[in-house]
Amino acid sequence: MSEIANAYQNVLEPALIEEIEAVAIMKTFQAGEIIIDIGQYVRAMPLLIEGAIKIVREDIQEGEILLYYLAKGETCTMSIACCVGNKKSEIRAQAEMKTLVAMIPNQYLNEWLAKYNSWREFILNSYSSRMNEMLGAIDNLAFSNMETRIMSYLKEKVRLIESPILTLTHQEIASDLNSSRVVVSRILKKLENENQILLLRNEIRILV
Amino acid sequence: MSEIANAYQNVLEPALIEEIEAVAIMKTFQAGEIIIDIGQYVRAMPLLIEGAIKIVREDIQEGEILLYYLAKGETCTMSIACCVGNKKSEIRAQAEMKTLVAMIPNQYLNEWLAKYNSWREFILNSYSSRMNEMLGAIDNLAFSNMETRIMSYLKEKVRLIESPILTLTHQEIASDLNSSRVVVSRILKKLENENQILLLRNEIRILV
DNA sequence: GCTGTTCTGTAACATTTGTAACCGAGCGTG
DNA sequence: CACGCTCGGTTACAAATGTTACAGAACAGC
Repeated sequence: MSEIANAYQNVLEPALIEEIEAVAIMKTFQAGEIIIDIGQYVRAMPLLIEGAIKIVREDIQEGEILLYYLAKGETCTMSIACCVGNKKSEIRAQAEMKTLVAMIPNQYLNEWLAKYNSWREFILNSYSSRMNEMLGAIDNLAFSNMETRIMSYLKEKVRLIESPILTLTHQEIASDLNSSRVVVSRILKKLENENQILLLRNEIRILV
Repeated sequence: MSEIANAYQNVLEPALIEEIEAVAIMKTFQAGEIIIDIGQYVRAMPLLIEGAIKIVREDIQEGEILLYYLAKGETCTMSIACCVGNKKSEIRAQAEMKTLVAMIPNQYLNEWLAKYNSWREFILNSYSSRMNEMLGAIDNLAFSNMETRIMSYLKEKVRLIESPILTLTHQEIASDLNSSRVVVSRILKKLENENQILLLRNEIRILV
């Protein structure tokens, strides 16, 4: 069975999967590679087959903030809007690990909406999920202090990579949360003293 | 010409507008009335004909934050996701002024996606707009200080009601931005000293 | 080993935002 | 007018977050 069928057979109907297989361009990205950058025109919509993609918003000056992650079987709904409207991307999509995506040329998006019920459901559900993730980001920013934000961030990573041992630096956390390294270190130390995490060089273990 | 046709003839095709007129339930809401509340099931999708709707996110404890406004010719995409998935609303929609909406029972959403190209475009464009407004909200929260947030808030209101004279209290601003009245008063006073605004009781005039 | 670099810990301080308390101005009502 | 109420101004203080600076530990490469 193809990788596409494997990742999407539960949500998309067989006839559509065949069409996808016929037109999709498979692409592999290494960890850290930028898939779509802010300001770029988006001419294809990515279906994630394997790996994870980090969606980031950047400030005009400097500073950026993590919005959410995409995992297997998901798509970047931002890019749909861009494809259809032929607009520039408002966000950056970056491979979090080695990632395989099926790029769908944008003329099919609309065509399939008319043709396949499972495609309509998939697109609407994707939008719904992404909206909810944006709401989660807003909740964190508006209602949580740094300690809570850091802890949510760490737990989200644990969920994503399916391991409580995270390989990252304090600076990376600070960047993702648009804060500063010192602040992050200070709070991480506090969390370690409360036995919620364990700090090592380039590594954080989540104990709770 | 019907109110629906008047508000939507530029974006939706005539046959679809006829269908909408046949099935829509027209509803009027007074300023301040809650159209959809958090946790409610959403069984119809609102098309805004006249007025403005305020979309708000609420914290589990206390505190809320304004996400964006809907104006004439727009729809709440959150509710689409809810209708299709038969889920509870994640946000509160409240009439900002006297507001007229056409409520579309949810079975038509999907049906029209298959049938009308203009409906597909309308829905996708709505999602795109709402996503961008959410991004705007995130930008403000993540990258701006209170002064900037207050100024953006005021200018957004000016744009919405099409007048530089705003009738609101400091407390209302504080609530919309999830801050406190004292903080807002302090910053408003500073803005007044800089001749950016003029403060009166229950009224703020934007000078820039 | 030695050396330069990266990562982390920590202190001291500045800035921003939030909180509590109080007072007076304006406004409506009887 | 007297009363109660809402709204806004202000002060003093507390808490959270950001900034600057420096030092040592861990590591990589030679």
